[in-house]
Amino acid sequence: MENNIRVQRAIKKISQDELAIALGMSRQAIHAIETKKYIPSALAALRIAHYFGKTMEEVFSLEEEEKKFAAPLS
Amino acid sequence: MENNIRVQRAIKKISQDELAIALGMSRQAIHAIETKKYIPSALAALRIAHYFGKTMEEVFSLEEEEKKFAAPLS
DNA sequence: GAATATTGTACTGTATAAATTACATTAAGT
DNA sequence: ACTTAATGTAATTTATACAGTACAATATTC
Repeated sequence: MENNIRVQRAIKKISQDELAIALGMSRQAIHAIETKKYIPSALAALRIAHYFGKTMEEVFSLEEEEKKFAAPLS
Repeated sequence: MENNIRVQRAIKKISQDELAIALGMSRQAIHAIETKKYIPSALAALRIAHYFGKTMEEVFSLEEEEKKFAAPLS
């Protein structure tokens, strides 16, 4: 899972700490998600994306290796 | 987190088992996510949505109570 | 209504998301 | 250079996502 949380934060000029507080989660969780230390829950990911007024796909995307189980052709 | 996986499955006429196999996960996981027994990881959720050719938001959505940490007005 | 497919449920085990606390490093501002 | 804010990192703990196995309860089809 890739993400551009850092870019979104930069646009909004908000720190990891401020984002964490705004979303009711820990700064370390934001940091870990942002640096891809781990994959967030769908709830955390949706909240992060919506905080920035973006869709999930605008903030998070699958890496190539994670696309091995893709949509069927038909 | 709400979801309409069951509807998407019905449209594609695919069983929990078939979906699970197609996505490389267990049928119980599909069942648990579908019946909101637990919230999936962002990776699992994205894969499920994309399997149906849908965006994350078209398949998963926040419940009212989960929107307390929403996007700021500005 | 019997056979089969599908879904629900329960249990155990493992991996990991996330909180908490604490401290170290880097960046920014004065 | 000093101070303060921001970020990185590490350790511990708790909660939970998910796999695996097994079996029960519904649907579906013949």
